[in-house]
Amino acid sequence: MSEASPPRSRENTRARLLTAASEVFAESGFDGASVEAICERAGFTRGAFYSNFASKDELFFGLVQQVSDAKLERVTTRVRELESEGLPAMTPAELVLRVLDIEHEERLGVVLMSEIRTNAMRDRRLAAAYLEWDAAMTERVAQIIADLARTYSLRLRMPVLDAARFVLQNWDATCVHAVIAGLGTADTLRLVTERTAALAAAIAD
Amino acid sequence: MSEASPPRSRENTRARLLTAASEVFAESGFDGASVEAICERAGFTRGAFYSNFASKDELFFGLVQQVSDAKLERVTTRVRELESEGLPAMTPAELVLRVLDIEHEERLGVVLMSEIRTNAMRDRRLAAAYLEWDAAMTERVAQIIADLARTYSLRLRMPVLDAARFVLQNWDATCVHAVIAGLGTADTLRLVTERTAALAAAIAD
DNA sequence: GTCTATAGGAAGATAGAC
DNA sequence: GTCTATCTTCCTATAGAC
Repeated sequence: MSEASPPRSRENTRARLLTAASEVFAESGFDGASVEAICERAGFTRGAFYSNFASKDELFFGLVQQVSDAKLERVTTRVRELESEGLPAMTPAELVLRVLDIEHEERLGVVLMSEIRTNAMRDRRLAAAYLEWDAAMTERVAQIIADLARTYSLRLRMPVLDAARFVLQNWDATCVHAVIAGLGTADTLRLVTERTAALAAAIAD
Repeated sequence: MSEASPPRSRENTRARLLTAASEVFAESGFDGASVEAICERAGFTRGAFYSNFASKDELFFGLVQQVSDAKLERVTTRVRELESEGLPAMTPAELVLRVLDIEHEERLGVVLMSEIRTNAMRDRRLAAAYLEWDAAMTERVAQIIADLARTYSLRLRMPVLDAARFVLQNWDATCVHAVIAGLGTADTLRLVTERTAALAAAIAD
């Protein structure tokens, strides 16, 4: 860092707008969120916004790339950690939880991913980004399941990619259900753990 | 019917508006759909709309109740049919397909349910309706799985309610994926069948 | 029961000052 | 790079004629 972190650099402004956008989009949905509301939360006005993003659509697409990249990178790092450490003594459910990670801002992430998925049904560009991200996530989870099966000599009752898909589907669906039911983090974690354990017991022996 | 079906009865107008609304909401989302667009598709103007629904929110809530009731009733009927006929010689995957049914307007139904789910995360009233519907659906699917297990002396590797949840999750997630990927009905059906079969093989033996 | 007309406001995006 | 001011369009909802 040769310069004393400029508090108003272009990157900083973009980042603050993206963070604000993730909150407002989660709260109000893509169409329900106004550019004004996003700017207000970030501490800017619309002029600043349009000097950083060409349109509201571009902002949303940028956000999708940011959050999917972040989620994928986190999972990839975890998988590498586990492989270099050797697999610790954990149940499959615990392991999946450690890899997928219910984060700090659990609710925000779940709602935002739902918003992205729903909009991907109506937008080819979003669809392509979503499918690529989903395939990469499935692959990482498949990798950890394969490692797990090898280490503990488990027999899988289905192809490892199918197993990964079911685990991810369950994680997603359970988090969505928890948000709709208004469950807290502790209850959500318990639900995901229980159901992942049930699924794991069916998938492997 | 003592009167010759009036073509402009209140019920008829409501029904046409609801049908148009399901299409427009699926295409544009709740916030993206304008009341004007819905009226135009139904062949009315906004005046007629507001004489039948108090607001756009009320219309959406009415639509949610209509489609969830319809979906639930269809599944319930199928389960009853199968129980009174005795279970036919079908694989579990075929049976689930027959019960859940990928309908005519497959794409519309999937997108609409996604829209409802996403909005249920931000609206308590929608949330309550969604949770009630989801619980009832799970119960029906659990019932058919239990029948199936009894008839063929299958051992389930998890509680029957968990099994039903996983089957429904997979059905939903696969349909959503198919819509995002732009798959046709045939490919979607093949995917759902394959994955349901893989899941069934893991759940029971 | 459905129409036209309109009130009244909010939205996305741009232009130009600083 | 960020602001204020503004253009233009679109929206929900209502009022009152037919």
